[in-house]
Amino acid sequence: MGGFSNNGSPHSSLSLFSHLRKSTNLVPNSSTYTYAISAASGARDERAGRVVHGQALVDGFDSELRLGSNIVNMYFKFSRVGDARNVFDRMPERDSVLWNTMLSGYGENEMYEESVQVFRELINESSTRFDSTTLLSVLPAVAELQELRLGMVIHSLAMKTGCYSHDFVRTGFISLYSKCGKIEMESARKVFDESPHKSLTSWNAMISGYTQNGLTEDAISLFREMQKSEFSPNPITITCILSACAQLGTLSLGKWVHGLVRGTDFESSIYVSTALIGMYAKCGSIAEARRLFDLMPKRNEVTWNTMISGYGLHGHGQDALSIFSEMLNSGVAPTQVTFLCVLYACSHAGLVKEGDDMFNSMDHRYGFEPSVKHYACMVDILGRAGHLQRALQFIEAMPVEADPSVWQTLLGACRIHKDTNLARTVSEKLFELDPDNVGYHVLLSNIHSADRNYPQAATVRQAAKKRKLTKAPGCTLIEIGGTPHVFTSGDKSHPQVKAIYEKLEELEGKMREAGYQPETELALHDVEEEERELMVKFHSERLAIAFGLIATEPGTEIRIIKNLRVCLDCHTVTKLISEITERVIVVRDANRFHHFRDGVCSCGDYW
DNA sequence: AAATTTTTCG
Repeated sequence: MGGFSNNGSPHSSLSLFSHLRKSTNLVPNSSTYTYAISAASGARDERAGRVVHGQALVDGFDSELRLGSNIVNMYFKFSRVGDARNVFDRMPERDSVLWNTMLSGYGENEMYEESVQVFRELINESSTRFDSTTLLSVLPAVAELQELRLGMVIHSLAMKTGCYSHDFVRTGFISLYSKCGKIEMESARKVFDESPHKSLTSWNAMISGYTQNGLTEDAISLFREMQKSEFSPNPITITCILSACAQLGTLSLGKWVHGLVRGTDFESSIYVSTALIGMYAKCGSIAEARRLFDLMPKRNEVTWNTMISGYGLHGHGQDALSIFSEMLNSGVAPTQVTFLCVLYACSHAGLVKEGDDMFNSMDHRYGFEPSVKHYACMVDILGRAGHLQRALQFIEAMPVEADPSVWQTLLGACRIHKDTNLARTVSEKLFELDPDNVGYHVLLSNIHSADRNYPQAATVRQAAKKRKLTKAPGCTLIEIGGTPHVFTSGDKSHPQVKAIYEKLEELEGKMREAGYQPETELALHDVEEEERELMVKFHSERLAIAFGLIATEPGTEIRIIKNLRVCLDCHTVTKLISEITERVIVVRDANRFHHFRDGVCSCGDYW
């Protein structure tokens, strides 16, 4: 019978099964049914699966444990969770395999609450003993729900039983703690360090955990440690590391990783080459990204999406649109994410008409119902272009409920176009929807200040302080000869601090001669007022640019990365500096790239 | 069985 599911197509094994059942001299047993169920699962033939299930019922095999687990598993594969649950509920006895099938089945169908609930039933109400697979099966659900307390209970259960000796269980805990946020990375690392027999997967889980939580330096140093160990990176390790490089924006590091895989089999991994394209795009080399893209023998939808969003990131809206039409001709079907990438590119290039057409055609021509993310993109397109009232009407007419991200987008547009009145309405809305967000507190307080309603401003600010809400400080990175230098606002810690500030004074003199007046954005910046005064002249990007001017030969391109969005005044100043010093300055901020040359920015002052 | 590439706003 074993040959049924291996021999020929699953469909033929199913008809063979029917034939066998009808013949009188051969009686199918529960194994026969188990194989037939696996065959139906493998063939994704739900109808056939139901037929076999029905026949098993008639023949009285439905209470067999192994068969039961297979039937439950099959229904989960078809996303028929109700049927799976019914079969499970009707089983007269249950073993760990059956329970584990329920746990992972719910998990695979993204029903994490149900998965955790079944685990609780198993522990509290059942006499079945759990095993290491049980713990591993429930951990992804616990991680997804960020149920840290339950995770810790499971951790102690694992230590009390023998389960903790399995490396894959430890790996599950590493990814659990990683998903619970940055501060749990210490626990993850502890699990990793204490593993007596590490595996490639535990290394990968640890590196990926660092990357997910933005701890890219940590990720890279662990990767270097791994290179000294007995383990060699696989394509998964490489994609994790490339995503760290992309986050950091350090081209030299990304090129180094590219060098490691050049000429190896990894290059043929679609994951690796797509990650390389993303890395080059995010590190500023859009041309190199395109070169790799053109070299790829095979591309999937993610590859296309990466290239489209790369163009978007650089403000190359027309390139994004033309590669999108190439995608349509390539035979790779666009996905919902593709439309997000295209809309994103339209908004960063000011292509209102094109974006509007795209939004409509995705619905009417491609049959994708727009999600709240697509609506947010559309609000961004309208808002950035200055159509604030249209954007507001668009939000009000949305068939899905507007979440904070949609209002946040409109708020960004209010800031660009200095619409204080609308900003006030929107901030109140945001404050109401998400009272734990620092940004909204500071913003609302600044808006009250602008209205000269100081008592109200103070109240909002105090509320934020009381809740210990703090905001990430702005910082900028510049690489000189492969060495990274990081600056914060008003930073005095750099060894060449004196020369840097002198350079800034010198530049400011020249800029004023050219008619420059500092622009301070009232109220619409979510920065504390005192901080704003302190920082305005010495924002981290200016320090980094000044250092770049000192530390490199005349004419060298200056490339910097900032963790926040570049402010209006710094944008103006950078344009002027590019003109005065005759340098190309490339700035990657939290949102996109700006290429400054001869006093003009590639974003067309549109960001 | 665990670990990969794309995704608005901030």
